[in-house]
Amino acid sequence: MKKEFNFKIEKKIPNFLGRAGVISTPHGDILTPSFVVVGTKGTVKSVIPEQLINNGVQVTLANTYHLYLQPGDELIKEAGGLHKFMNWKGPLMTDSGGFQVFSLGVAYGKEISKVVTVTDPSLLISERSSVDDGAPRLATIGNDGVSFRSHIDGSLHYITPEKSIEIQHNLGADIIFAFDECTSPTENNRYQEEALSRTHAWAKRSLIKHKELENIKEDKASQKILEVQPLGESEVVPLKIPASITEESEDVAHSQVLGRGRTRGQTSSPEQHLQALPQALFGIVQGGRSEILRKKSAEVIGSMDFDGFGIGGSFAKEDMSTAVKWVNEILPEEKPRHLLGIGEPEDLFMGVENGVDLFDCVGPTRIARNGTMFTKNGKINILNAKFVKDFGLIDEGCECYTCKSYTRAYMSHLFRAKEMIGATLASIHNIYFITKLVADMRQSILDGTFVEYKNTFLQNYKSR
RNA sequence: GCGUCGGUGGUAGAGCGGUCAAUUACAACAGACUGUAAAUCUGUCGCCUUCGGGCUACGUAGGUUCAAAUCCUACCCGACGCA
Repeated sequence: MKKEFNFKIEKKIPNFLGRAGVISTPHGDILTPSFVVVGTKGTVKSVIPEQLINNGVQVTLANTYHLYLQPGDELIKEAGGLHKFMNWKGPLMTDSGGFQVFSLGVAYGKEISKVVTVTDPSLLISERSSVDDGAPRLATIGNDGVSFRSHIDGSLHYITPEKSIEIQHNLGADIIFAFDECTSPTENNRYQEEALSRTHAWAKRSLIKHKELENIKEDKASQKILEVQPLGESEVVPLKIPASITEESEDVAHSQVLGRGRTRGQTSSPEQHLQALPQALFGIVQGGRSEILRKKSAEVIGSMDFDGFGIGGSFAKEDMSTAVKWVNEILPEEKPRHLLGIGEPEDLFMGVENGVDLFDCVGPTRIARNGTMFTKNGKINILNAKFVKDFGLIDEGCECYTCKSYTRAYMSHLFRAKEMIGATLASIHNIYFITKLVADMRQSILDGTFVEYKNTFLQNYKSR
């Protein structure tokens, strides 16, 4: 059933968990490690798909919670699926809404985020032991699912693991995630344990629902084969994964994927399109800061029949590398791992070194919109006074469209004048920068020079 | 020339006797941002400071008052109206 999805390891980093590989999906290959650009509401803010492709983006990630609220997953299904709706032809992922359990729940209105910056993790105080501390929030967790109050209009919604998977099937991304509970590192151990068993139960339920929906698709697809085969030349096109996501290959891929039993050249209805596409489901490991819980989670989730794994949670900066290592030593090597929501250059090196294949992060695009751009020597805030008359290059040697075409002074002007193209140009640069950074890590693994590459890069790059 | 209204910090514009170094917005300066509640948010924004406070400020010059950005007088400038 999952011929269309597979992961192949090409080379490993000697003495480390890191590896370079290829993930194949119905919409093309992802050369890993790879950076996944985030397009929460079915668009990477301020950037169009062609600009993504031209700047090295292989795969994007949208969000279940947001699209369910607006415009609605049923509508997207009716439109022919999210790929078609948002005009993204390459591999596509959707997050399950699990992170919103956290960001609209415990973290709502607080200074807790994906990464908590503390100098000493032992200083993290366990503030609370139960779900209800009386603070205002838009998400409330129950054992069966989560009540959300829409951040858009305040309406109440209830999302269960089954509901999340159902929505994600309607959206039709190539890789989808199990519904989980992301916890704050400030939670005490008792709560982490409770949340983890919930996440594990939800993982199982997500998987069951996913299989059920996949089977329905299979049945419908085989019915189509029976209906169609006697008619044409019975030329059933074997499915091949397109190597790239260019226009021409996309057409071929399209008809091949739809092909499952139909002859080439036949046009498909959006409905048929969706039914034909299998999806890969990733389970998510949690466990907070506890080594015992992290390892337990990796064992439990790792033993389930997922196609790959996400590593989730809100981290204290210093905890991140150990947590990733604990988990990846246990997760099955032959399946891909995605470190959820992480994207600072230093963290990407850490992740790759410790066996992470995919990363997604809003950072590069968000900071771009707020005037911060990556350079080989660290980030710069283009709004700083010193750039007003700086006619130099944004990032010397960068081959992105923005850097090849515009000066720092021009970018400074666009941001000061609040011209919207400023956000686009800065996003293009940051996306190119971060995507290329991970692509270069991949190449260095293949070349056997990962450690040197890492040291050289980080020597020049000081985040602060 | 007469009359009316008005002149406040980089700008606009509150304040109309003490709680005013002066609301607010913008600009300016800096910071933050890691599975997007985000083209967002935070801080600073007269000068000096041992951070207690000190000094100079609301067109200019006088005056009234214990106390004036706030009241009075003259002058300068601006807008509008009448000549």
